[in-house]
Amino acid sequence: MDDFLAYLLQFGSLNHQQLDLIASKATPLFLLKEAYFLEAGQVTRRVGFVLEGVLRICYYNNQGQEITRNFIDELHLATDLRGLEYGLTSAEYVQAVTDCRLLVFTKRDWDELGNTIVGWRDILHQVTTKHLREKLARISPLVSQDATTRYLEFLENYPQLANRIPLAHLASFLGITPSSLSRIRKNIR
Amino acid sequence: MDDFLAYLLQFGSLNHQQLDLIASKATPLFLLKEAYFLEAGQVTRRVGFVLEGVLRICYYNNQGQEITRNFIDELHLATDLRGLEYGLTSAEYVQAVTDCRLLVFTKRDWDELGNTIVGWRDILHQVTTKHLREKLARISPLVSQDATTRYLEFLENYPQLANRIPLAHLASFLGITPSSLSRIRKNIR
DNA sequence: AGCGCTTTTTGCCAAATGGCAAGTGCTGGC
DNA sequence: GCCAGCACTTGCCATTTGGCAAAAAGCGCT
Repeated sequence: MDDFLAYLLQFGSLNHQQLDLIASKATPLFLLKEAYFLEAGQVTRRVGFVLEGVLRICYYNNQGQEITRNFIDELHLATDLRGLEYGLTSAEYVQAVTDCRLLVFTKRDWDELGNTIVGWRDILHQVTTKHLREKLARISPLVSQDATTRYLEFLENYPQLANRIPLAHLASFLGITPSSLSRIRKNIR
Repeated sequence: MDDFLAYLLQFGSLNHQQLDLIASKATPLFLLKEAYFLEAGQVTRRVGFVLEGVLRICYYNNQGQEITRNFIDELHLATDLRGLEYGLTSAEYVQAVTDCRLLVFTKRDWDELGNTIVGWRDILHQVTTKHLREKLARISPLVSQDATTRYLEFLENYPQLANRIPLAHLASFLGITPSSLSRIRKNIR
């Protein structure tokens, strides 16, 4: 829990009472590897915060292939912020890549905090912004470079992630086939 | 000017007086093709809103190649929101691809509106979020697909943009060489 | 219209990547 | 310990894309 409160405090100050209130709304959730946290076609009704483990965001493209669009690891939010805000159904799944420990808030509680805690909306906005910027920063470098460079850059920026993700998912995220990634790894040593 | 006010009104309501105040802060700016609106290494001190024309966001990668990371067209913001907010220098240029007409606000005025207009901060939040989501939506599909698909998808989503952008910039954005894009175009007809 | 410049197209070949299938290695259940 | 299942590697070949350079087309200027 402290991890989450520390996460929030980077965006604004909250007093003891407020922190307690926030903490009282959180429910721990344990996800087994492969379990889904969010499913496509549904409207998100909760927000997860990853305490431990890795999840991935994925979808099926028009050829029916499963594409991994992004990863979520410790101290990051697992949710569909757009769906949460506008009540839209999601086109993406969020699935546990490893066993995961999360803190979960219902949409109702999450929103309700906005009516109780001064500055909560502002914090949420910063959370959203940071979340989007991180996504963008992870995806942007994947364009305009060859596969080896993409892989190396990922390794450099997310070293703690690379070895926890099955090769197939990582390859999909990088936009290459598993065979290609395997060959790239071989050539690097 | 009305275009910009309409843009703002989609995010929240503003009365006549507030709209007048906002309008009074805007300065028109005409940019010739190729002119820079923002330069890398500097801290942004202004926010532009594109009334007419197309700009591109670009940078130089570690091999000295110029990469186009994104495009900005009518009714979108031209600025470095992160630099604006945190006073960071930008690594990216913003350059006019065609002649452009912009509305420009100084950072000072832009921020000052927050002290005068109730709800301005909230509107800015929404603007920022929308801006980031649009960037993400434009870049995400560029991964995990072959060059032809990437081009077709861009054509479909931004038909009004494709024919106003020099081939070389578009190719760079799509992560392929100009020759390849030229060949792709040929094969499509 | 004619010239010089830039942009786009094309050809040629090399390199990178994909598709498929077989092989290898690891892991967990019995 | 053995087997089944899965993940990863590798080989082979087809396809895509890149690099380079020349040709063609477009564009502004005189």
